[in-house]
Amino acid sequence: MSRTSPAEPAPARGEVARRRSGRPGHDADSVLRVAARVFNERGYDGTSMEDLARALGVTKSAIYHHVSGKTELLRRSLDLALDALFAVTREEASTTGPAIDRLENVLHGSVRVLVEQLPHVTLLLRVRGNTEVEKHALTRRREFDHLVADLVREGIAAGEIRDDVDPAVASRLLFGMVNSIVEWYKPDRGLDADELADSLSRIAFRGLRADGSA
Amino acid sequence: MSRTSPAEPAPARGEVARRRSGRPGHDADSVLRVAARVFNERGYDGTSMEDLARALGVTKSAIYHHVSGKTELLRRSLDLALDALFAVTREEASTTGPAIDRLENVLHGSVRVLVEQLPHVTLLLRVRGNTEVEKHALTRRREFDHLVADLVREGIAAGEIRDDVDPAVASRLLFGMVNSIVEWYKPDRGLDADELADSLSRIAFRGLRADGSA
DNA sequence: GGTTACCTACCGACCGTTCGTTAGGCGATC
DNA sequence: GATCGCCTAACGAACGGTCGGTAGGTAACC
Repeated sequence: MSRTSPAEPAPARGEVARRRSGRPGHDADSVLRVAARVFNERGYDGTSMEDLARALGVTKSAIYHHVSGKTELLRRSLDLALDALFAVTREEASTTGPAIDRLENVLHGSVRVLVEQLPHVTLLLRVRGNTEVEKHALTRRREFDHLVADLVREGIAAGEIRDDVDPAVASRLLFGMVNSIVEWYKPDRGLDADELADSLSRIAFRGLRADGSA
Repeated sequence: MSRTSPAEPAPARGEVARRRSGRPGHDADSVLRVAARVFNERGYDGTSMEDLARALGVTKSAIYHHVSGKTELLRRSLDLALDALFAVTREEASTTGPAIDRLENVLHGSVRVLVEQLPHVTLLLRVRGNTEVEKHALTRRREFDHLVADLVREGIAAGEIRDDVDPAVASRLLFGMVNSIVEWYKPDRGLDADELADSLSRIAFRGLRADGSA
């Protein structure tokens, strides 16, 4: 395949120092990390194993030493994202207190997860359900969405949230806003997850208009 | 290819009665309409010409009688969506009056376009820039986004929009909310474009919280 | 009311290429 | 020398696209 500009030649970068025995190079995790990035750049279906190999700085066949195939890379990435999102819904602040505060915590936590696991969540939000792996991820994602819709409904019932919008529509627009973050957020630009989540909360709960300030 | 459950067998449906001479069947427009739908269901890259042919109830080669190839179908769909969106920005209500009102008109009009041209706009929002056609569409879309960001900036400068959020972030979140509509909106369910646009405006400008009512 | 001309819609077979995946062996590091 | 990472070479299947030929339909002419 002719060694050409590896793009991500050696791993041994980021996170832990990772000391393994044997020949240095990629491992399953570093392959997954790069794969998720490339899947997002070109789309999952639009990414060939050859594309992936080029980004890793190895040949196609080397990838199969680390993972069983393209599908496994997708599944592991999607599971990672979903696990992190569901963890937010199990936090104490997401299960106790007024509905609107629980909703805000889920919102805030989702933004945090989205930023921390950006490539994986991005991939999750683009899944179309073509294969079994994708269908399974969509099912889990739908569960999450229902959880949020229920919070909005509770908030309306408690008089905390305006009742002149449909709860299903409101929750969808709300999370549309959150999810759209993956389309433009760049980690290295001085905008951290908490600032972003705060801006989002302000707009979502109090609106853009200047007079309704706080 | 053995005639199996055409899914969209004869056209001659919807819109105008369409009287053409010659053999009845599909034409370039009906092919485009079906293609856009299938592209959204399976993703552009995930859709083979064979998939398309099956959905049309014809063989692969018949498609090439109507269009030059898969790429042309994509280009025509994306252009359709972009043309409609830019038309909104040229409306009088988008160019005169207070910035916040112009912004609301663009918002409202975008929701309308999004609903009227759902499959084409959906496709546009999922483009990743893999090919030249996609890159060109992304460029045009970026122009549109800048236009909106400028409106938000103007609104802040005029004191009409809260100044405690970054204008770039605000406009992105705003249109993230709008664009997310393509992920769940179903035309045949009693929610029309204007109702939806109104709900969105309420949330966007006055917020979800009950007290800031209007 | 046949015949002819012409258009459009379509089929089946096939092309070259790229896809995801596999087999078996070599070299680096501890 | 055990472990691990990666290579070359190749596979069958699926891809987008091409080709020559065929069938359905309208309309003008006799």
